[in-house]
Amino acid sequence: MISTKGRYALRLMIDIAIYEEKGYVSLKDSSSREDLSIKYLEQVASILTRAGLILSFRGNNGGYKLSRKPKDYKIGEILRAAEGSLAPVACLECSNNYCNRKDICTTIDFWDGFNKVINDYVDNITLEDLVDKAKGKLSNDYSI
Amino acid sequence: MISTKGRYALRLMIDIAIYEEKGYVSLKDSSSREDLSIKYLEQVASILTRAGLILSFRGNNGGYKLSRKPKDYKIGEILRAAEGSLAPVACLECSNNYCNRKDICTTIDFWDGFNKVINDYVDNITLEDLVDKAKGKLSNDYSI
DNA sequence: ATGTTATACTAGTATTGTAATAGGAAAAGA
DNA sequence: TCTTTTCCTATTACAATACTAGTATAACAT
Repeated sequence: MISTKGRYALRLMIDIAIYEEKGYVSLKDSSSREDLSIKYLEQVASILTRAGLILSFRGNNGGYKLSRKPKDYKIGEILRAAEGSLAPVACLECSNNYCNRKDICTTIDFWDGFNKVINDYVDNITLEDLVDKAKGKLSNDYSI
Repeated sequence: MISTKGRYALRLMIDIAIYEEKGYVSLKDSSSREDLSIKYLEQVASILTRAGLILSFRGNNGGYKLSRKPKDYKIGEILRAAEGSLAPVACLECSNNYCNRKDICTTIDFWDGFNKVINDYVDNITLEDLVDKAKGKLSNDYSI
């Protein structure tokens, strides 16, 4: 289950992508457009900034912009940055989750395949794909 | 993220499938083989019984057996029964999760596709598939 | 310099969910 | 009547979620 952090992160990235041509996008604007708490969105933006997915600029006319072109973001990168991991079970969260039942576990292969399917899906859709759809939904009046 | 309920439910179903030919499989035996708390496994078994996935029998030599043949269970059925839903976001948990941003939501199609990929995976693997693999791991000494 | 606007960082908090543990009732058979 | 088993309900410790709040810091306009 994806938490608000992942969901809001994705919406924020799309919003920034749509509005950044006019300069840095402030959370004040994004949060009102997306109807989200500005204070909570700050924390989400902070995660994305530290992950290098967006660039921040303080002060007047400050805000955020993308660090790459929309087509160069896999949605999986964004969600993993916000959620920490998309692994369906803890023992697949790579690294130190060693399980001593690994050799006799009857379900590890199933979970491994599940993990693959999940990450394949989110890594084969780009931010550009979602931005294009979003622009369509905005009925071409997104630049107003 | 799949919780222990879903993971244990799956392991229990596999265990029952492997050992039921000798009669009802007790949680005492299953829990010791799978190294799980018997009291917690009771709750998991209760969910599966109420969902009609296993049949219970009380008293001496009682326990559980499958209500169908292993090949007639999709893993998705088992996980959904234990977890409630496998939807990655709440607004897809069918029925009453109405969201008033539905028409302008920029991510709903993405989540919808994600949901499909998840359920396609778990519904195209049967309990028999996992039981066969499990029997292989037990190195043919599962009947001892 | 000062005020405004915005991000950065840290702390706190209410609510919910997870993962159990515990105790006893009821059924079935020896 | 005793043992074994499922059945049912309650309780609990802990962690995560989804925020809110306050302050510091940076950038810029006046």
